[in-house]
Amino acid sequence: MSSQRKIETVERKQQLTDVALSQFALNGYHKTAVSDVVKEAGVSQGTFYWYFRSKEESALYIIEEGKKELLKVLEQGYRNEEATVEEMLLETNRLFYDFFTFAEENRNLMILLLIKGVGADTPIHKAASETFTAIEKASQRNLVRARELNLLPQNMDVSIQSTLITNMVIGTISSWLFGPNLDINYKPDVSAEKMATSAAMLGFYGITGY
Amino acid sequence: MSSQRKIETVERKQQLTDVALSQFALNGYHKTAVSDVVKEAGVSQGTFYWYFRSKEESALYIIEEGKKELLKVLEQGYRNEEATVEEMLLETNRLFYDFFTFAEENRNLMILLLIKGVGADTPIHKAASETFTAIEKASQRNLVRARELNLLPQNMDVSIQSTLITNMVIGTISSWLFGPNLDINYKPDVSAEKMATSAAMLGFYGITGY
Amino acid sequence: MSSQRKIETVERKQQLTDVALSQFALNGYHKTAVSDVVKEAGVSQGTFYWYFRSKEESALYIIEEGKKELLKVLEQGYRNEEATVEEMLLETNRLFYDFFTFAEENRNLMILLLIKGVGADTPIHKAASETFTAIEKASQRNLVRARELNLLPQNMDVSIQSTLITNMVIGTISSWLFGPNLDINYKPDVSAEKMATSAAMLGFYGITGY
Amino acid sequence: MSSQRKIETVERKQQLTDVALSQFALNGYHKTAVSDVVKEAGVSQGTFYWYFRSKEESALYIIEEGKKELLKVLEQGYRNEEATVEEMLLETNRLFYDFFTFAEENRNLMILLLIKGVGADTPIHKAASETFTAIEKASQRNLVRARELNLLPQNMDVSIQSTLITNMVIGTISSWLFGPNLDINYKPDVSAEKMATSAAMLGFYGITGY
DNA sequence: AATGAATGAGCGTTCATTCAT
DNA sequence: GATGAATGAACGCTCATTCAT
Repeated sequence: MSSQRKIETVERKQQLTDVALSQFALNGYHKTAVSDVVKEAGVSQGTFYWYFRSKEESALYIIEEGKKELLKVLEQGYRNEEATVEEMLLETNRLFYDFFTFAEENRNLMILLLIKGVGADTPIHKAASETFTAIEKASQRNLVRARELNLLPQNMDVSIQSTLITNMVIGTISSWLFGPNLDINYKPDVSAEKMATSAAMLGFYGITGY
Repeated sequence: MSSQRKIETVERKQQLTDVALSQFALNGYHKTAVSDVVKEAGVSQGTFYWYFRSKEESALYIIEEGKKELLKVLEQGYRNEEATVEEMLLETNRLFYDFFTFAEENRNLMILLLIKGVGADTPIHKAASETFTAIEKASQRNLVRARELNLLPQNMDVSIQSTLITNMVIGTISSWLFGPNLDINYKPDVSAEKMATSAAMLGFYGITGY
Repeated sequence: MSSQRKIETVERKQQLTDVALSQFALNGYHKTAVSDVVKEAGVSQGTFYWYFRSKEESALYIIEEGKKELLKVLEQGYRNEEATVEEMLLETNRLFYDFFTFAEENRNLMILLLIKGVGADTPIHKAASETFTAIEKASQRNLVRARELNLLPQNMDVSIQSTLITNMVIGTISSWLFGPNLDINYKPDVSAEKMATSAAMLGFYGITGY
Repeated sequence: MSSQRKIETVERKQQLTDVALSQFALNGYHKTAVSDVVKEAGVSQGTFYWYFRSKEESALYIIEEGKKELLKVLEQGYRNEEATVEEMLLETNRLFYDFFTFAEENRNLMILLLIKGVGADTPIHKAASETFTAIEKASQRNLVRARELNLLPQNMDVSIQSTLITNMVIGTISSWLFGPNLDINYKPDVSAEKMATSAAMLGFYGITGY
């Protein structure tokens, strides 16, 4: 019977993190009460505050951890020294595919990052935004390098281009994953692969060059 | 003399709407209390409830009105029967320009629609999403028609394309207008015209075809 | 029946003030919960916050109002231009008598000022202390004037003297009014008059000169 | 080697007592959490409860120990059989001096006894009060004896006199040691000796007989 | 002796909403 | 139309205390 009681510290924190994330994702940060989280986790209110200094800190922790994982995935891409546009397209395709796949496998995190955390308090939505700023920065670096390698036209404005492409991908993830009503229970009707390819193609050749 | 002081019903509702919108935009829906709104408007708590059944209803009203205006602006675009890709690009350019300009002139509305209302309760962010669903639908109609006119490749998936392009534009409006931290006081450093042209170009020809 | 409901704003605030004071006096500031106060007052929790910004503000309000009343009473004393030590003693006697009487008639206030508010948060016990600082200042002014009129020895240190006398009176009020255990329900066994006379005599002539 | 690290039970209890006293003195009994004390002491929450049954018990222990030490110091005074008023004054002077000096050397204890413990729960401030009741009792005994020895007028009310004098000294210690705002960091600007002499003189001869 | 995770009652405060006037 | 006092549920958070290890 005592074995049921004792839980490793790290497990308990993870458990609370998981429950909190799923509730934030389902109902939003503000509508999720700490009392809801602990009720679902089956612990007392005080326990939550043993692991997190505040509700806000728990959200920041979730976002920070998620950001790390997401960036780890994305940093695998664009590593090679491409020599042709086709190679670059292939790399981009892989990067986008990894992104869409990660999003698909981390629905709760993504909806918090993309949507539900956005209406939260400033520190939280700032943390969430930073994730995508990092992505945009990376995208921009890649474009600059590609232009230096003469893989892209010299007259393009890479800053705007990377903004456009990043927002295209991120926004599309939202509507692909959560549907028109941004519903956590929505089921995508297109595969991650198809989405990634379409996004890469559009980014490279536009609607006219399909 | 009282006629000078008398505020018409319609004016009072508009006043409350304006104040509420600016506060929602500044602090978010949840962090804005009805008491804050009426304090700034200089009326009593009860007055708010004379004009709106609830706080939620006031937000829905704001979004509904804003949606109407935005769609009115966007429906001006894509009206002509284009015959060439160049004409179509020009039209798209104008449409995007109208969109970016409207956004620039209605910052409060846009941040509510794009960001601050998103963390709000389900009915509200549903209403906000619908605005962009409408835009995406329109975009899709145009792509279909263009394909029928043989202005675009036949093998493209218009549904995905319109999703990608719409999200590109909408997401870009967010970061262009409110910066990386989604701050209502951020000042865009690129003109609406430049943004619109870049977006249209990218959408038509991709990064390779600049 | 509606007449039972409607209460003038000023009355309600006074009612809450009275209830809060009596509970602070009985149980101390920290041990008194806002919920206790409103329960006794028969109003809802929210009503308390309609009249006071916070629990602390309510205590400060009580102390501030009490301070005003106390100082009003004390400022009646020492007004005349005494010419002899005997007249000065008479005046002091009257002043002390007013002080002891006021204390007797405002037990709740006095225990808050003297004792129960002292363990409260800094702003509150600061406000309470200020009351007695004001009294000590006044006492010192009187001693200075008396010395100038040659009613008192020239070599005395008025600052220390006024500290000693003020503390004698204030401390004595505590133990006289609330007994050795500082109990709000304690009944003094000596009259205010007798206490005042004794204090004045001791202050003027010491234990040897009785 | 472990004997160098081992902390004796008695030491650990003393350490906790010291830390608790300094925190009670600094922040007050109610605002000091057990978690604060153990944090500063570098032990776990549970350890506190190994040495004390409760937080309240720890405060009572501190007060009880302090009371013992204080009374030990004060019981040195008034020991001789004085024959004249001058000798009695000298003894009183020494007693007061010992009191003021003890207070100066035990600031934390005194502020707890005099001020910060007063706002605490009834048992605690009862314990603190008892200290001063003991002092008053002793003072009264001395006055009675002095009157029996014909050193003082026969018509005086020794009960009231001892109350007045005791409160004078105790109250004065507060304001001398902690200033008008009862601040633990206040620095007295008059020596203990000067204060003691002034108090003794005032008690014996009053303001007129300086 | 000592740890530290866990408890749970309780607190101060907020705020959307109601309603008699 | 408008007021503003009143409500009461809910929330985030604290903290003295317990207890298996």
